[in-house]
Amino acid sequence: MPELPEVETVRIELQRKIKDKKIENVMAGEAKKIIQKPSPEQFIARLKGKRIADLNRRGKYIIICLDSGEKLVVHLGMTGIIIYPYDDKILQEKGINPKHNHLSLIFTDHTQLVFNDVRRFGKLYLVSNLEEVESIDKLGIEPLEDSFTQEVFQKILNIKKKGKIKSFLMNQEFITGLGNIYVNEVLFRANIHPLRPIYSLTQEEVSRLYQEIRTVLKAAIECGGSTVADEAFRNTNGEKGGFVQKIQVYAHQNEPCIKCGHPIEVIRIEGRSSFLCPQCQKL
DNA sequence: AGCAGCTCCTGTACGC
DNA sequence: TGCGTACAGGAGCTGC
Repeated sequence: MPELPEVETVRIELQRKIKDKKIENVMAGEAKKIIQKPSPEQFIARLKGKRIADLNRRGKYIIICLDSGEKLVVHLGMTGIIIYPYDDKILQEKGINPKHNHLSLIFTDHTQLVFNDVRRFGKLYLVSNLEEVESIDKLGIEPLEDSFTQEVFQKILNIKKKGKIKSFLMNQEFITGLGNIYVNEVLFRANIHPLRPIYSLTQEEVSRLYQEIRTVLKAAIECGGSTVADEAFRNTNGEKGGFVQKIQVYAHQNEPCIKCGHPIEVIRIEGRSSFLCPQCQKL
């Protein structure tokens, strides 16, 4: 599923590929439910004739800035992908079904950008100010920014010390960008059990966790994100992410732990699979 | 406050 | 072979 590294991968590619292009036409097929605001009619009308000024990211949201000052905000949800330049052959080669194309932006140079989303958990917004997107307004700190220091991390942890560390890391209101895959990886590498209460973490563990969050996210961006097992993430060329080979626990149940050899276990936490080594990550 | 459980959705895997 | 069912999960929601 697209988390910070996958979304950043898409942003970087789009920055290179569609910046300064002008939208000539817009087609929205089954996007009615995906478009959160404004109305689908307004959404389409207001995109036409606008030029792409810049591409930003906030947490797992891609923010496409238009020359009008408006922002086209895209959340990829579970299975959302953006293909550019669009070509039926690419989809066929990569096993992507075009029946899930929900939005097309056709540029004045006749190239086309397509948003495809099998499970339709993705979300689209067109707003003048980001504050209009409530879920973005609530997002916590960006873990890769310089302002995210270990001291700041400790301070945020103190707000929620009664909770479990995995729930905390999954919650976008504290630190934004981590999802199930990277939370599993980071906790494994830091040797911390996902159900550990935050207050029980030692200074040493907090320090390791902080380092691993930064290291893993950066490495994953370097590799162009991850496409794990049946997950759907693709870059804008429809290709899978390269970080999957470096994933150590996620979807590795019953395989030997790379650190101690004990089989990786899977438990459920808040309805999500959690992969861990019971030997290296003690409760 | 924190967490369980449900919802949205479709493709895939599995049991019979 | 084919059907029914469970499962995958980001995020928002209800309810205990």
